[in-house]
Formats: sequence, structure tokens, C-alpha cells
Amino acid sequence: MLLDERKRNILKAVVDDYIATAEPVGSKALVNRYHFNVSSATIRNEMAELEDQGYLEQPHTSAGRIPSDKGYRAYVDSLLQIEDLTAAEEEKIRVVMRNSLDELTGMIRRASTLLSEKTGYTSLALSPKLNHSHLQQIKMLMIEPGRALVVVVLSAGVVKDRLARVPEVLDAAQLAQIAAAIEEGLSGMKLDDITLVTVATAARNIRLPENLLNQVMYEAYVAIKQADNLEVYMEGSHKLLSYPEFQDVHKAREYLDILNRDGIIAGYMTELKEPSILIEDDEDSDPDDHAETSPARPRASYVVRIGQEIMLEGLTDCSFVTTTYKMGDVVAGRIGVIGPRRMAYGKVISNISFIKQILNEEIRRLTTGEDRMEVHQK
Amino acid sequence: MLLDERKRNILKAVVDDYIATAEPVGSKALVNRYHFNVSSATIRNEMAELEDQGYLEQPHTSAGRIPSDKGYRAYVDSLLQIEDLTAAEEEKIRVVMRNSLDELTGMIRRASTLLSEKTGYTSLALSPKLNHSHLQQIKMLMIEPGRALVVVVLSAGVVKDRLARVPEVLDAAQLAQIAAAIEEGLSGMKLDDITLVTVATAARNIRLPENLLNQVMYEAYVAIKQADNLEVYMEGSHKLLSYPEFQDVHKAREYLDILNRDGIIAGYMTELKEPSILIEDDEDSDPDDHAETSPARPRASYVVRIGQEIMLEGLTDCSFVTTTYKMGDVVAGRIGVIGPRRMAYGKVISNISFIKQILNEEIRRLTTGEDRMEVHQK
DNA sequence: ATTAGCACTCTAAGCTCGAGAGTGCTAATG
DNA sequence: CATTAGCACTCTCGAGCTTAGAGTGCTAAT
Repeated sequence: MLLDERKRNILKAVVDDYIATAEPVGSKALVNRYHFNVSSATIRNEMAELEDQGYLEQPHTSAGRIPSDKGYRAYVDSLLQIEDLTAAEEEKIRVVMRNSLDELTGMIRRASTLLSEKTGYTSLALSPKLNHSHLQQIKMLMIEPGRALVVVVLSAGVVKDRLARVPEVLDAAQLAQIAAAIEEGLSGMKLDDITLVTVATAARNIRLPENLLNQVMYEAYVAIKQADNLEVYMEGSHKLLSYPEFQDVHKAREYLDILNRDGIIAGYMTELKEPSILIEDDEDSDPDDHAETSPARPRASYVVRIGQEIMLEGLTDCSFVTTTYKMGDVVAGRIGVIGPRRMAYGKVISNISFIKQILNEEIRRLTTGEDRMEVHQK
Repeated sequence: MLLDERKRNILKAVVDDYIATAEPVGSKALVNRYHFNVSSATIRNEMAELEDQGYLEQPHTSAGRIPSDKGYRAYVDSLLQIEDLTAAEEEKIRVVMRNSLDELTGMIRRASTLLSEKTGYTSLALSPKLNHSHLQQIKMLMIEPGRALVVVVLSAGVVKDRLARVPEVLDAAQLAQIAAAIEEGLSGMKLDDITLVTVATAARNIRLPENLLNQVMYEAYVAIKQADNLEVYMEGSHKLLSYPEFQDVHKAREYLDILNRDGIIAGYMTELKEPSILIEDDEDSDPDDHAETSPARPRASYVVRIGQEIMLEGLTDCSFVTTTYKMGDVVAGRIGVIGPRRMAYGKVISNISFIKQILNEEIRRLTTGEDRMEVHQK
């Protein structure tokens, strides 16, 4: 099953070439562009065998070969060498990420934007799952009679807020008092463990008519629960139109439709699990048959899904490359790229790995409050 | 210059047909589909004249005619009859808009989404310009040492917030005290009139080391100013790919590129001024040469920009239809649609007019606090 | 003023054809 | 026995040609 050295080289060359040109690759082209010390006939024989084994395909007799899903898979798993970003590129990413306004969501968005810019594909990011975070504060600010702003602060330093209607008869002090009671009772609890009942228990000693209290408690409860809303950030969805495989408007439209259809991508990314390659320490392992070791320096793990592997109707000509980011020690969300199957995997992976790394660092900085005092720019 | 009855009918028929089919309209097709009591030859003569006068164009000899910008303009200004929405449609819009979470931004977004859904084109909305709003409250909540949430409440009931770094030595009470002083000093002021100096003046009596105070004041100032950040909401930008005029991927890509390029649309919409048609009372008038009166019931005014009139490179095959929404008595922002020049103007205008109306009502409800106590749905 | 009729024009679709790229196979080679 | 030169074969793609059809403008008749 394992390919010998030369086949591997040829496969790699075919994939590289095809990624670069989007044109089927022929034996002569290979001989010209790379220095195999054999003739095109030999290459032809090898390519025929690679096709038999399912790594390559022919669009039609007498066109060159293009990689199959299996070919890409082999390429990504063991042929691809991933170069590190240049110092300049790394610096640029660092600078942009540093610039984030001390805000988790903003950081993730920014990472996503950056990813799209650097790779030229569509980037996707999932907002962090906060259900393991602890409630730290809950405040209620009276905006005007009947309307209040509920501010929820989570352990990670994450702040969410929500406008709520409250009974008009309540004044600011009463509202603050209720919030204080709830905070007192719930602070330190995991988001997961907070229910309407626990909220009610926390507020049981407040002396106010029950229906008033209930309404406020309900709003507090909703605000808390809502802090963990799943969101998807997408950037550069139109970039795909530049690539020859989406020159067909129908295809392009279908593609954009799917990406914009509510919930599809969110659901998909949430369910992505086992990394197909893992190299670092930080992911729940799931050694695949095609697992292979090698690269020089430790690198963040990532999940690659190629073509049919995506299992989403309409995206079979695409590939996903995603990775996770962490808050504290727990995986909080996912960030990645979707693009044509013929994706510049090397570039994407090195960018995604580095951006992930910086994102993790920045989140750590944010949530542990390191590096707190900073120079005030402007 | 004014067209006689028959020419007007023919022009209208051509535009209607072309909007419906995207195919050049021939004289025979017209005679078949509409009951002009004349032969196709007569129609031909009339069409030739309409072409001479610049209302119609021929893609090439011996194709039918298509409307020119001028033709569309005449159509929109005086030929188009705008039917009201059906009761069911109106109801649907009302229901969706009611559902907004008491939040201005959410409302506008929702209006925009609705607009895109109902028309099938790309919708655009500008966040409200709040520089004439008054500051009502400013609060600072300590999130953790060194980080605070600044909450700004404006006269319109609009709430904005922003995470800020503050000196670590400050405690929650001190922070609240500073905020209170600033609120005391600035409350009631127009956003426009607030400067770093006025903030400083408001906080002058606080007894804290100057550099600490300065930092906090600066953050407060930024938070206040940022409350009026201009934003653009866009929905359904990919819908254009369905229309035959964007079957060319190049064009489609260019189009999407422009829409996604930062600031272009925002700038454009901000500068849109004189309505080309105005029927209601609420807009600064600018009677055009092609102004014409008529429609049955008062209807919100709107701006239509057709093709070249848009004056944005790359969007010359498009049309804009936008209108404004108000907060109190002042125009706060703009909401609209961009689509192919061959746009279903009637449908778009009736939808946009109605949605504008409901949006204005809802904003009024929100900002005046009418209808405050509502049933709590689950 | 309107219209029937007709010659004319132009596009779009279908067709053929040849060039070119690439293959697989065979037979020769070291 | 792996490699390779050579060649016949296959398939696509684009150019050029042709034709059907739609639509026009003009003229002469009503």
C-alpha cells in the first residue's frame, strides 16, 4: 500500500502542479518542470499505476491527471512539507492580533479576517463555547423606566450584555439589589449549571411582589444563557469566485448559498472532531490509518477535510482546514478556512497554525490578565 | 419632450417586459402580450422614435429594444404604478419587525434582512447617526482589576458599550464615582458637543492622581464618541448571482468585491441626498425636471439611482433604491436595496416604503417608550 | 396615420475540422 | 528487468462556416 519514493515524488509533483495551475498535469510537463532522472514514458507508467491505486484521476483519456480525494489526502498527510511563515509575515499577524480591543469576540473575528486575507480563501470561525465558564458578575442598569441593560461577566473575562424589559415600577436601586442577590447566589457557578430554579433560589430573599421578581429573574436568566450563544463569523466568502473551479456561476451560487444558509456551517463546525493530523499535544487523539509523523518543530494540530470527506452536499469540490482555539485548558471554538479542493494546503496550514497559536496566546493574555498595563497609543 | 400617451404605454410595456424576462423586447412580442390596437409596424415606428429620444437602446441591429438609463428613469418617475403590499405581506413584515428585541441596531438589521428577503436583492442599511442624540447616562463597571465596561446610554434609548483598560489601582467604587461625575457633568449634552475638554471639566473635582484620571476620562470619551460609529449592514449579497446579468463570473466578482470593500458603500450611502421622487412630507425637497405627481395614498419618499447615476465605478449595471429612517424628527440613517438595473422597481419600492414606515413606527415606539408593558412570550 | 410586405442584418447554435496535448502500448535497449 | 523511444490513438478545444430565426427599417398601399 505504501508508495515507493518515486511514486511519492510524482504524486507530490502532480498535486503541487495542479494546485498551482488548476490544469491537468501531463507526464511531459512533469519531466520539464521537475528533474526526475527518467523519461516521460516512465512517469507515464508510474502515473498509470497511481491512477490504478486511486490517487489520481483523468478528466478524460488523453488529458493529464488530477489528484483524487485520496491523492490529496496522501499529499496532506505525508507528502506536504509545511514551511514556516517568514518573520515578516509572523510579525504582521502578531501586530494585527495585538491590536484587538481586549475583547474576545473581536480577537476571534480578527483572527478570522486575517486568515482569509493571508490565504485568499473564505475563513470561518466559531464563537467560543462558554458553557464551562463561570459566572462572575451580573449587573442590571436601568436605562429608563421599564428597560434595563443586563450585563453578564464570565470567568474568562468575557462580557455580554442584553437589553431587557423590566416592570416599570422598579427603580434603579431595586434592580441593582436584585442583580446583587443573583450575583451573590450564582457567582462562581458554571453556565451549564445555572437554571431558572437556581436563579430563583438566589433571589428568594428579595422582598418584592412575586410577579415583578419573576419577570426580572427571567430576564437575568435569559441574559446569562444567551452569553453562550453560538455564532459564526465568515470572511471573504466571495473570494472563491476568483478560482477557476467556480467559474460556473451556478456552482458559485450554490456554494455561496450553502455558506449563507443559517446554521449549516455552525452545525458542521461544531461537530467536527477528530483531527486527521495531529502533531502537538493539545487535542484528543484519534490516530487515523494515514497518520504519519515527521515535521521539524511542534505545530498546532488541525483537521483537514477533503472533498467527499466534508459530507456536506454541495461542498464536495471544497476542502476545509480548521483548527481549534482554547480558553484556559479547554477547547473553546474552531477557526478555519474553506476553499477549493485544489487548495494551497501548505500555505493554509502554516497560516492557520500560526494564527491559532497567536490567538491562543492572546486569549491567555486576555483571560489571565497578564500584561495588563500597556502603553496608551495615541 | 413629454411623451404622448401611446409612447408612454409602449415604454412602460418595454420596461415591464424587460424586467420580467431580461431579454430584449421586440415589436411583435409587445403586440402579442399587450393589446395595443395597432400593428407591430406602428409599434416599430414608435420604438424607433423612443430610441431617438434616448429612452431605449438596441444591443445590436435586429434585436429587440432594452431600456436605457433614461428609459428606466422615466419609468420610475412617472410610468410605474406601485401597488400596495397585500394585507398578508404587510402583516408578515409587522410581525417580524415587532419581534425585534427592543434594540435599535437589531431592528435596523432586521428591516434590512426583511428587505432582502422580500425583494430578492441585496439590502443595505446604515446604522443610525446619533450625533444629535444626547448623552443620558454613562456607567463604568469594573470587570476585573484593570478592565472596565463603559456603558453609554443615549437619549434615544440607545445603549452602547465598550471594554476599556483602566489603571489597575482603581477600585469599582472609584470608577463608579468618576463615571457619576462625568454623567453629572455631561448628561443632556449632544454627542457632537462632547469633547475631551468637556469630559475633563466634568471630572475636575475628583480627587485622584491626574494620570489615572486622565486615562479613565480618555476611555470614557472614546466610549462616548464610539457610540456614533457608522456601520453598514448588508444582507443577501450573493442573491445577485441568480440574475442573468451577473452570469459572467468576472462581473459578479467585481460586484461583490465592491460591495465588500470597506467604506465604499458606507460613504456612498452617507452622501446620497436628494430624492428623485418625493411624495410624502418628510424629506428636504428637490423637485426634479421629471417630477410628476399622482399616486393614490401618501407614500414614503425614496431615492432611486439608476445605472450611471450611481457614479460608482463597477456598479453601472446596478440600481439603488434607498430611503431614510428617522429617530424623533431627524433623519438618522438609510436603508435600501441594490440590484440589477433591470430591477422590479414596483415591488422594491412598495416593500421599501412599507418597511420604512414600520421601522419608523417601531423606532418611535422604542425611543418614546410607548407600549412599554408587553406580554412576556415564554 | 397606419399597415402589410419584404429585403436586410445580426446573433446564437450547431457543425466540421484540424491542431495539439496526452495517453497506452510495443519493441528496443543497457 | 526497469527504462525508454516511438508511434498510433483518443479526446478536447477553438476557429471557421452555415443556417434558422428574430427583429428591424423602409416602401408603397390604404
